[in-house]
Order: sequence, then structure tokens, then C-alpha cells
Amino acid sequence: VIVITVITMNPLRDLPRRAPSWQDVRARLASYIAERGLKQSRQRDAITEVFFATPGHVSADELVLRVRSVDKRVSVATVYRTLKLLGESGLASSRDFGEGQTRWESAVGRPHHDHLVCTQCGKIVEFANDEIERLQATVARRHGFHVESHRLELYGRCGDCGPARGRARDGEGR
Amino acid sequence: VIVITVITMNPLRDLPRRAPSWQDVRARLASYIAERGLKQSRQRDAITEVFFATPGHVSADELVLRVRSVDKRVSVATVYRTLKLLGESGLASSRDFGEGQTRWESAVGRPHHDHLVCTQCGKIVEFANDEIERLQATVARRHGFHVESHRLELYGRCGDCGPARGRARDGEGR
DNA sequence: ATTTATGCAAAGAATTTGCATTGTA
DNA sequence: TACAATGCAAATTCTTTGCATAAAT
Repeated sequence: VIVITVITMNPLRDLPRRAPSWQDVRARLASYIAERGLKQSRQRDAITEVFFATPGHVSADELVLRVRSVDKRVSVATVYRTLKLLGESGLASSRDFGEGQTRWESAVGRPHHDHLVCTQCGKIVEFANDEIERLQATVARRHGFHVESHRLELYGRCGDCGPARGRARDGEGR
Repeated sequence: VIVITVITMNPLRDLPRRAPSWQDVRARLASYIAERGLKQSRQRDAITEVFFATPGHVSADELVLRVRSVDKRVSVATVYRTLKLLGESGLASSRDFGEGQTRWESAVGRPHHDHLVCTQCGKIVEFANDEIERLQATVARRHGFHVESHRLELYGRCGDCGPARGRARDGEGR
């Protein structure tokens, strides 16, 4: 599946378009590492640099390929370990679009947002909608919950792929 | 993790409370099977009966245990195959709450709904909110998408578990 | 030096599948 | 009797881990 991330204008609230600053990322990761007595390494640097240079939503698998095109000497395990580290440091966040693998994206300079996923071509469009967020909080409160996080994904056909030919499949609830 | 499903009153729209009719389920499955030239079997019947007698959200694993308490001679593979069949027939639907395994619930007499998941005790509360649904459709349309399905899960602490002691973890975006 | 990071291969966990055999219509 | 369903174990897929070794502070 080809996954393309498109950040589009959102009439309700534009997602910031400024690219994550590599300087900023590097500094934040360095301090995170220093604070915990961890160590830097060639692999960590390479993986991090490639990750933040990659737009959209990458899987560990894809990241391994990309990193190796730059530095052959990086193992799969280290990529997994580094992604985990980036997640813990708050620099990256993971998503599961139900493909059976986890996808990662930069969390630097990127406030919360949700996703529209094209079931035909795999395109992923990000969006943010304060009104939906507000309603979610209201619903949760009504049930005595205090929401810590949520996940919202809309699956359907994007403009380019047009309407489904057959009827929408059912069964798999979503 | 103990998962308890609680169907609560929803001020915006009550979820129907009528239990799925076993007669109805049996008939619908039978016709689905007949239409496709498939065959019934002791295992299929047992799994289906136990599944629809189980409230809430079961994993394949849990279902295997339950079915085996009634009939030892049911394999894991058959449970997986039967759940898949129930999904295809529209009688059951699957959900992934990010636990690394798929959970299934009856889709008979149960219109679309979303879930609130307690990150502490695992309790799952269902809810439906037309306004959120409407906004989702609006957002999608705005991006040229035609929504076929969606998934919305709110994660947080339920009333019984109270607020988190530490600070909410970050990194793992949701 | 001390402690963390890495590579590799083995281990896991959930789910699927090939195939000989059993069961159903 | 034909063809679908089952059991079982092997295979898959994604991810994690144990451990000896390399590297960083």
C-alpha cells in the first residue's frame, strides 16, 4: 500500500505548516538523552535524522529501508528501539491505521490532529476540528470519564478515487 | 486486562437495549451459509451460540476458552475462521482497542456506536453521538472524502478509577 | 572503567494457512 | 459422492528480547 500524507488546508483550523526544525529536534533529543544518562550513537543519529526528514507516516519497516540507504550498518532492532525512544521523548507519535503495523510521525511542531484514510489508495489526510474535540470531552464527562487521549480515523474514498463501485462492505465494524 | 462492557444511557441518543435475538441470529446465519453453498457444523453452531451469549467485546482467545468449556473439540483455527465468517455476514463486528488483539462484538440489533475505554481498569463504555457523526461527515466532505466507516475511541479514566496520579504520558499519539 | 547501545538470532504473540481427514448436504 | 469444514502444526508478520560485543561518556 502506498501511503502518501497530504496536509491540506482546514477551514476550521489550519494545521501549522512549518516543517519541524531539525535543529530543534536535535537539541530536544540531546537533552532528553542527557537527562536520563543515555548515550548518543551513530545509529541513533542516523535513524533520527532520516525519520525527521521523512514526511508523513512511516512504518518501522519503511524506516529501516530508508536509513539503510544512507547507512547499511543499522539493525532492525535498533530502529524499533529508537522509534520507541522518540515516542517516549515526545518527539514522535505512533498510530495504528489497522494495517497490522504501527506507523510513526513527527510530533514536533505538530499539535493534535486526526486522520482521513482513503481505503482505495491509502492516502492519509490530516485534519483537526475543535468542535469534534469539544463534543468528545462532553460525551466523556457525561459518562464520568476524564479523557486522556483519543483516536479518530475516518475511512473512505478520497476525491481522486471516487465512490466505491460495489456496495460498501460491512461486517468489519469501525 | 479485565474488559467489562457497560451500555449506559446516552442523553443524546440511547443505544437500543433489546438483546440480540438468538432466533434471529440463527436464521440470518443459516441463510448466509445456505446462499453461499457453505455448510453448517457442530463447531460453527457452538461458537456462534457462545459468541452471541457473551456480552461485550471478546477476543478470539477468550472465545476459545468459553466455547471449550462447552465443547472441548473446537480448535483455535476454527474459532478464528468462524469469527471471520460472522464478520463477513454482518452479524459481528471487530474492533482493535490497541491491545494487540482484535475484539469482537455482536452487530445484531446494534447500530453504530463508538467507545470510551478506561486506561486503568479496561472498562469499555459505548456511546453514540449524532452531532459528532455529522461533523465527521462535514469534515470529510470538505476534504473530498466520502466516509465509509470510522473509528473513534476515547481513552481515559472512568469515574471509578479517578484521575491519574502521575501526569498523563505523552509520546504515544492517539 | 563503567554503563549504555547494537547486532543477531531466537523468542513472542496473534493470526493465518497447507493439508490430510472428517463431516455435511 | 462432491465439496466444505476441521484439526494440527507449520508458517507468517510485526515486534521484542537475551546476550555477547562494541561504543560512548
